Amino acid sequence: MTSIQSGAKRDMEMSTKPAANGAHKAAIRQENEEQILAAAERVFADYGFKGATTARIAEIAKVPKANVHYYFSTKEALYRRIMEDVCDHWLEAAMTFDNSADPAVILRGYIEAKMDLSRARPYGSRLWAHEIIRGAKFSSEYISTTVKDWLDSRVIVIKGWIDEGKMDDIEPYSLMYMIFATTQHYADFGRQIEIFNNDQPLSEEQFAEAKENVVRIILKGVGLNETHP
Amino acid sequence: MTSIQSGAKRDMEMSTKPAANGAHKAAIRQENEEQILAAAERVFADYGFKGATTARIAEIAKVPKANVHYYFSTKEALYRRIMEDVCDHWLEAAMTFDNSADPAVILRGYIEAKMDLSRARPYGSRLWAHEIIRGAKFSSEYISTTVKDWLDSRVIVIKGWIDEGKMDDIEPYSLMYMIFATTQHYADFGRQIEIFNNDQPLSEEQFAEAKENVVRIILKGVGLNETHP
DNA sequence: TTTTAACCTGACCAAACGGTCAAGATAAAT
DNA sequence: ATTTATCTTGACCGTTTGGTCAGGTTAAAA
Repeated sequence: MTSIQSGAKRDMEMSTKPAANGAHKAAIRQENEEQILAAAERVFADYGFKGATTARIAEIAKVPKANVHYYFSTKEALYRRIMEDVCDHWLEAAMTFDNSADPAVILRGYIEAKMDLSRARPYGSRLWAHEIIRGAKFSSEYISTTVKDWLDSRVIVIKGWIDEGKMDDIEPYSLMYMIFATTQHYADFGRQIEIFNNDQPLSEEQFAEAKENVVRIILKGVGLNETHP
Repeated sequence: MTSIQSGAKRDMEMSTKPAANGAHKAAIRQENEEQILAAAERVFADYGFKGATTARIAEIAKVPKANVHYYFSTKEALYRRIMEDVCDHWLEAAMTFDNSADPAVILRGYIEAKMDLSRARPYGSRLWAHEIIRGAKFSSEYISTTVKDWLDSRVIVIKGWIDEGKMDDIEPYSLMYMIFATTQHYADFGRQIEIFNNDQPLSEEQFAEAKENVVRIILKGVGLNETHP
């Protein structure tokens, strides 16, 4: 980082300094919280709740450990806060699975949204994996209400498509689990895929090809050809 | 367990007691090691390497903590030993994917073997998931040699099928990742599936149906109909 | 019976853990 | 200029952690 860039960066960052009211303090708070949250997401994603340490979070966030506890009272509070963010993003992807239009279009859109989420926020996906593997101690209520309600409603939509003869008579839950599994695999097992790919992360082209293959196999697998219903 | 069964069981287990040489000591060693290994597999699967504690392993194995260290010098040695077992079982399932016979028969056999492994040894699958999520610190060499060699050889087999026009022209790695993801999902995310299934583990019938659905969707998805090549 | 080798474990240790706190630094309000 | 509220952090605390060890018990060998 050159001195010129530093100067430019400082100008940007400090532009709120002389603003009215306590804008500077608020900006400091926001920046520190974001720093800590980003670090915590990584550490929790790597080690799970029990294995993660506040010291490591502080180290990555580049703040003293005591400062972590100033912004987030306990390790658990920090964990829950991050889980909320992860759930929000999941819900956003879930909303792409509406019950309008053509089944093939909807399924394709949903699979692509889930694949993109795995690419954009792999730490969130891995955090979720930890949470479930450990027995969903923090989130079983959320799963048994919000997520289950959504899933059951999508199963009904799929059953409707089956009844209308638009696709094969497959068990909708099995299909949904396959979509969950395959799309999240690209985040959760990203390191394994990277090793198979000669220790290189998937390029944008490779990932796009993988996404297209996932869509093709699943759509054809349930009897949905995209040209016409 | 009735007293008759208990008696029968004791006869079996203790039959080596008065045998020649140090058979009793050997039996004690074997039983304790098995107890500790089984407990460790569960605890490591729940919490990962860092999150797991030797105290918890000892508690579940019903031996004093010092005894765990008598049989396995360090936590890491115990972890590596269990990883070996997991890899052995994976290799066994991998061997069902040979390059003889009909593609549909082979793929079906491999998917079913992986599904059965997820059902029979969910802890091993979850342990593997932890290991990969954390960055494959202990097993990257194993993956980049043994597993990668096997995977690359299977990709060549699949490419052969594609060249012979036996199945659609899909990217073989994408297909393999889908099989890994979907089959392991039934172990790694078993708790989530259980919640969706009204807090009941999948029954044998439900699991068999899921297995059949996975096979059907994937085979059809890559253009393999099972009646004839 | 005596000796020897293996097994067992309560008590302990240094290091790492989540969390606290007092005292100082900074910036907004008066 | 002074007060007030927020932000910062080194030092600390009680607990848990992986690991050790001396002294004991048990069973095989002599």
